[in-house]
Amino acid sequence: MPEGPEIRRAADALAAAVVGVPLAGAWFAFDALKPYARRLRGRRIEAIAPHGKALLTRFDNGLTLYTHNQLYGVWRVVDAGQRPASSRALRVALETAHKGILLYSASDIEIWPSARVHEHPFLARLGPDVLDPALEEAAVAARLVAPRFARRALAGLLLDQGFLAGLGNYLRAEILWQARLAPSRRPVDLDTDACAALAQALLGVPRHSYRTRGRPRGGQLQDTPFRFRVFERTGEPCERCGTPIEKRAQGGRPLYLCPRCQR
DNA sequence: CTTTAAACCTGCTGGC
DNA sequence: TGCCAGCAGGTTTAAA
Repeated sequence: MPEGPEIRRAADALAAAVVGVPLAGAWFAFDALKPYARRLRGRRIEAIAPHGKALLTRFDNGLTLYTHNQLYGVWRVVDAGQRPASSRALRVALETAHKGILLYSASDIEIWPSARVHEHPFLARLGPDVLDPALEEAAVAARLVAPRFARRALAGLLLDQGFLAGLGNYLRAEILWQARLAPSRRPVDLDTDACAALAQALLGVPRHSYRTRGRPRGGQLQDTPFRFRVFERTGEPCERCGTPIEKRAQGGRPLYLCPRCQR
């Protein structure tokens, strides 16, 4: 049930297990995909790359597997031949001689020609991936004030995958707190400094989450572990000013904020 | 044009 | 223990 950082971490783990190794077998639960299983045996996975919250698994025969986990899809890495007991429905299994990657529960699963996968109706509308290392703050600041985004309230804008791909409900709350902005603010109302602070938080908070959320990777931690400052902390004191964190419904989902620091 | 509500996919939690 | 309602970090669609 991930946002961009969790998807990217999952992609890293999947890629480390199977990229570049010939597939001993492929299996799909959905009838429409079953014919592809034969065509994938013996082929290699060239890359497993996230686009926002979607995942693209590219094979060396010109095909790409598109998957989106929505709230409930889960990928697992297992030893070859293993199918752990689970109440979840297995939807995809890709196995090499050593490792297997299994997708459970997800319902958005398609196979496209790699050359045209970016025409996928969902992918075609995505903004830049917020975790793309090449994405710079200046570009984000410019995007904020672009005509199609500038007049929209930040509460809705930050959840729009067409603005930046990979943000979700916890990142929205944490970014707005970090930038000290109320969710009702609009880019067009922000001065240059506030806009720059927002752009910095839009990139910095997801990147920090990607680096540090969950179990530390590769031994030692590089910096302070990610923790929520406002998300699901209703009533607890704001770490900056001590005011109790509030929970509001906005855009049909819970939004947590400090009513004092976020103006 | 922007925002909101409802619906859908599936899984989990808490109450009865 | 079993069932159901409600909710969830997502997305789309229609309507206000």
